[in-house]
Amino acid sequence: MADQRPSQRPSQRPSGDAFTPVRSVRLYETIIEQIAALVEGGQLHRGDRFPSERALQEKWRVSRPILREAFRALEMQGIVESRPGGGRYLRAERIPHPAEFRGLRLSSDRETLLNIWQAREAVEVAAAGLAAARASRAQLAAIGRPLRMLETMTPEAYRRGDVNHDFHAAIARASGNPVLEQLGLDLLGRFNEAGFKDLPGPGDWTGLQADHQPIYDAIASGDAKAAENAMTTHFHDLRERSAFNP
Amino acid sequence: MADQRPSQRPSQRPSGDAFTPVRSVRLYETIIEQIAALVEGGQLHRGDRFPSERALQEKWRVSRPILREAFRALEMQGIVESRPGGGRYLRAERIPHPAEFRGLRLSSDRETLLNIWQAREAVEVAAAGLAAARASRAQLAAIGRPLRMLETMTPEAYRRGDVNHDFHAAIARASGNPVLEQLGLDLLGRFNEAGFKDLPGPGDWTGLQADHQPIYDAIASGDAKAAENAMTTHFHDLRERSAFNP
DNA sequence: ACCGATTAATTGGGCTACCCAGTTAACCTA
DNA sequence: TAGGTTAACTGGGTAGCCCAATTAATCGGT
Repeated sequence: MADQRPSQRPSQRPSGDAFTPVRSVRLYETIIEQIAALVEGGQLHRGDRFPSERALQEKWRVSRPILREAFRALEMQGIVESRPGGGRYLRAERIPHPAEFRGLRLSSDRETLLNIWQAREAVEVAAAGLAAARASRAQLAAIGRPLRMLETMTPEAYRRGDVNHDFHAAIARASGNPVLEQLGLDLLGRFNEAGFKDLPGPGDWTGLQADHQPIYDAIASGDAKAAENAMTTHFHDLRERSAFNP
Repeated sequence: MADQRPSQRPSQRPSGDAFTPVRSVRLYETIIEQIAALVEGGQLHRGDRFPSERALQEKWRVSRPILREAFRALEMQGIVESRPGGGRYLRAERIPHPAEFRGLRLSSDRETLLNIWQAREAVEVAAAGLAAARASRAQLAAIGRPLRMLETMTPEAYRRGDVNHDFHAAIARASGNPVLEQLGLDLLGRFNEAGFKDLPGPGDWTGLQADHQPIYDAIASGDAKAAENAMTTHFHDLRERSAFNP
């Protein structure tokens, strides 16, 4: 057990020369990598039981609290299950954890609504451009689905903008950039929570398709620039014909 | 606040009758709930700083390791940012953590770095455009300060990209859109965390000014379109002359 | 009065050593 | 051999300590 590992691991070169990244890798992250390697390396299969904390502690030379931090993070992601007294197990399939953070909602005024709208435009325009460049056939279909849904739908079937949400979410996903995707989803959710009732009035869902269709077409054609323009137009138009415009 | 909480919380009814769910609530989960309540209760807003570990430990009567478990889980979900020595912060929007399990495989650093870069471009280009339209004199000065700093600075004084950070942060702020501002700051932080060592090599800080100057000029001139273009060029150039370009 | 450098307090990162209760497996007896 | 008892093991949780990075306060120089 005793080795010459310094009791305190240097977090990084002690601010030696410039240009060295500030970032100090947390230990629990490296442990997660170890665990990932364990799984991907085929040494641990679904449903299998992990070695005990004490064993891993000795194997990877970290303290138990650190191990727990790593496992907790994976537990929250539904990858690992901890059975007190019975060991830890690799889940067969991911199960969303109950304690997962529910989206933080906060009522917003008109002004923040507009701010969110601008942020959405920035993110989603970029997403549209990327989607045009690299959307798969399946992703393209996912974008088109909400549109066809609009055609064959009665007004009352259009409830609370789900189709609108699906459309934008599909584009965000098709961007192939998880960061952009998450950002877009968050902003979209925040916008809806803040209340988009001030936006296009009921019955305007026909105009919705008129707005969305060109975006889809541009993405389908693979023209990134056109997709960006279409999305930009969408945001501008909707803002001007809405009540939350000052 | 002081209550008679037993030093060891009973994990569940001592296996009383059957059919009672075995699952015992872990302490870190309750802590997450507390944090959620803190946020939803409006006592903590996006971008705000959390109380220190020691303070929360006393407030919620749990040990520090438990607090860390909770925060780590949230950190992995992209909700919280931890700055060693500087406190913990509530992120504006979720930003996926690189070490997050994506179907049992974590994404490569290079890839997430590029993803964050794209997101930054989207956000900061928009911020630059808005800044050109509505930056105050003081805000404009704040943008120019890092530039003048570069002129009178020796290479070794340029440590850890602080001037770069200040420049982009100032623009984000000058956008007048708090949502966009927080987003930009978060992404910038995440980008630095992910390690920008793959970016411009040493000695490139001269080029940094060459890149930043036109952005400042465009903003100062009040030309939104020019500002957007300058910022776009900045991101594209830096990406292409960097090693993290595929 | 103002600004820069130095010092002191604070904060997160990490470790060791404990105690507790549920689980599991070995063992011992009838 | 079946059944109960016990001992070892495992995760849950705490307390106290040290370190390095950050931040705030303080002090000296101009």
